[in-house]
Amino acid sequence: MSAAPPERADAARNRRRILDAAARLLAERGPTGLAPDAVAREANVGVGTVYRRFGDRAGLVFALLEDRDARFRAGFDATRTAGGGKGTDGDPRTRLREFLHALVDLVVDHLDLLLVAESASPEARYAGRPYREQHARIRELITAIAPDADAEYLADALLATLAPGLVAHRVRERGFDPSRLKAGLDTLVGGIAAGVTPDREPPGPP
Amino acid sequence: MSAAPPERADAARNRRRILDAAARLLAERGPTGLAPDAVAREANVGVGTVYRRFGDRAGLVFALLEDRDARFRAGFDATRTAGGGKGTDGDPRTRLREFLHALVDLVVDHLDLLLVAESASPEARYAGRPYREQHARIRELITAIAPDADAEYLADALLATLAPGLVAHRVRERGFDPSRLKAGLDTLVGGIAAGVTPDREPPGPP
DNA sequence: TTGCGAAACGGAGAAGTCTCCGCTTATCGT
DNA sequence: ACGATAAGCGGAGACTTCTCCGTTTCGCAA
Repeated sequence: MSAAPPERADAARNRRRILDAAARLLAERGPTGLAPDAVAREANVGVGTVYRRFGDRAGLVFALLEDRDARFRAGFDATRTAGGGKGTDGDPRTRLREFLHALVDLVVDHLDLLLVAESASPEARYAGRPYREQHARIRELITAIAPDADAEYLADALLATLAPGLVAHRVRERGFDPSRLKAGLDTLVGGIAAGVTPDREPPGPP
Repeated sequence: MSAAPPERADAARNRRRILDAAARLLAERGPTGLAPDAVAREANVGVGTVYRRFGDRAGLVFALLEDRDARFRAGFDATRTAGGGKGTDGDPRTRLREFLHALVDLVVDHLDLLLVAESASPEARYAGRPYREQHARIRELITAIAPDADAEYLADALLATLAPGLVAHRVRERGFDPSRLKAGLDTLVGGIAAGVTPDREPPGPP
């Protein structure tokens, strides 16, 4: 099942052009500047080409987000691996909490772009690569913490907490501080550990 | 500060007309039929009037949803009050679980309309009356279960689990059964109870 | 090379959402 | 009753997003 034949040279070139133009407009004019029309003009390309390459406005925005997600992922893994240990290696509960805290910062940092994405297509988030990878990572850690839990469900539940619209509402309308989001996630993680493996030993430290 | 002066008679009449027309179109043509243009025509009213009354497409859809939410709320409270006891009165944990289970059904039943609403405005959900009331109700029950927890945060977290886009993804793309959503919520509620109220030993982080 | 089919391009215009503003209507004080 | 005034109305058209399809380009094979 090799499926996808490679992109033709002109197509690849235009994809790059469009992404570059979009990044430029985003930096210069904010998320509002990402109108497909404007991007096409900036990239010296027809509107049709934008749609052929990215499907719709949401696709364009998600492509930009994937870029940032890749950078985030690389940065996160790098500091964890190389960072002189940080002393927490191995304990899945700590690792899960650290990952979630990093995600909170990621979401808060890119809130504007994420809101555009969610607005352009509220369902697309769950189908995209970033979500799938975050979900897989969290699911594994949950399984390590609470083997009997429905890890797939719980991973979605933790991530649901970071939906852009909700975060924006909490932070902007209700005055939440990001640290409160992190503390809340800690509670949820604690609950998962405590609530599902109550039998044997409490999941205490060594 | 009495604020809002009452709506003029013609305004109220048109609001009704528009809502009725919208409900009719929804029944006949599905959520796609809710184009402001079409609704205006069906209601014998100018497009401008639709926008004056409801602000935007999202506002129109949310108005329809509030109606259904009111019905849901009435039905839920009725069965709980009159329903021959059901034997569970008073225990907040059971009450919370029952409420959440009912919400799962509500969301699944109205998924299509909720998706349109979320798509029209991903943030509006959190500002609307249904969300606020559900949130308040859940928050109180959580406080009864775990007085030291950040009930406001946790209420959002439980409701985040029911975001239309996520539910649609789980049910339609990943084949979740609604009962799995209910079971997952039970786990989360259990975790809240176990993780935060130190019945025995705190499942203590350092 | 040259020819050919598949892929990609471009941009006019369809479709949908929303705004603007001149005109109409309701309400209230006199 | 009767203006005065604020509220509401309607729909043309601006603006955005997306589609459609005739034309161009690419890549392969003879």
